Amino acid sequence: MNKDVSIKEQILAAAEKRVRHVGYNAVSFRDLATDVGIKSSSVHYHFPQKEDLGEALVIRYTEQFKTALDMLDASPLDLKSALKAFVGLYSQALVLGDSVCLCAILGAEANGLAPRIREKVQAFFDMNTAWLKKRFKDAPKNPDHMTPLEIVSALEGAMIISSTMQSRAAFEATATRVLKTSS
Amino acid sequence: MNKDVSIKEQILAAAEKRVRHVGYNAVSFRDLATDVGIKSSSVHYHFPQKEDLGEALVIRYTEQFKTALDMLDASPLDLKSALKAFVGLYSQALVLGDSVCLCAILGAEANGLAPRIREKVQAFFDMNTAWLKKRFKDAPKNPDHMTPLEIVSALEGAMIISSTMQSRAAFEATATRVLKTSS
DNA sequence: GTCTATAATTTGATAGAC
DNA sequence: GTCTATCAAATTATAGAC
Repeated sequence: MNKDVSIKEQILAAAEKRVRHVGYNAVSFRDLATDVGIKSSSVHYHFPQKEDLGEALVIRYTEQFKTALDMLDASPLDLKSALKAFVGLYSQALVLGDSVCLCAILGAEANGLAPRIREKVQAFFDMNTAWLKKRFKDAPKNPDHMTPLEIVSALEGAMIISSTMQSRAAFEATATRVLKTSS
Repeated sequence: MNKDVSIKEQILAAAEKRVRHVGYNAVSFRDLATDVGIKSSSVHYHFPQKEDLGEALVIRYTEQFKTALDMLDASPLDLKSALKAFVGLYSQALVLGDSVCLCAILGAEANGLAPRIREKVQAFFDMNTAWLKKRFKDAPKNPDHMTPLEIVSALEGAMIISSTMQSRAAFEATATRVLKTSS
């Protein structure tokens, strides 16, 4: 039952936790080595450069998120329920004083990131908007409704404000607003 | 006419530019010293610790923003025009490939910042929501309208998404949405 | 106020033994 | 794959001359 986890996976998990807490530039290989219980040179064995780790991190995060979205598509949910579940994924990603969405913090740092990392962050946002677009396809058009890009944008912003203010108020208000899109 | 600018002010200007581009943790005293044309030890004369610089940076940014909002209050603008001008301030702060709002990027890094810096970032958001609240005071209540916190939150998020995607689409859509709050 | 010089630490990264 | 050992560079920060 308890599938043992590779060191590489442990490094990625530790890195995700730290980056979502303090950002990409505030995390070092030694931090991660300590977390996993190895030496920093061993981290370099798995990820030669920091860029390699950063890129792998976003790819993994996006894949995990995609898996969650695929699961939603597998159940016969109506638009409102699907949207509620979508917002729920973001809600889970926000833990006050601890973490925000990986791509919210990397998006903020985007101008200073290596192009290949930045591209993967863009791909995360593209995937999210594409999923929403597909979900809205058969829904009645309403010009007062938020677009997919607006929804993703609003949720990411709400996460950052809530994290900074140490209050979920901004996130909850935004979540409620997003759900109104389906009625 | 051309009031000469103190070295301290030049350091702050250089720091703001760099932090808004790549984030707080990616900026060093040597970067700023080079920008201004002095040595890093001279930067330390003006700001003993990096925290001192970070804090001063947010305070200055907030004051400048407050001055802009005070100017809006000085003119007899109706709600729609005032809101348009408010969104315009954010729009100016977003320069694709170059910069986002200082507090958007610091908000994302908030969990890793010194408490006194984080508090100042909170104060920036508080000031913005307070200004909107005051402006909405005499407007007809409408439960479908975005609240001040939602507006600030949505604009900051839109800035981050637009910066990452290198397209103003998210910001423009959000700006339009916010302006609908006044009609 | 700015400089030179330097300290103390951290960081990303590599070589080579096991 | 992991370790020890080490490196070169960068980073925050200080002491003291001018």
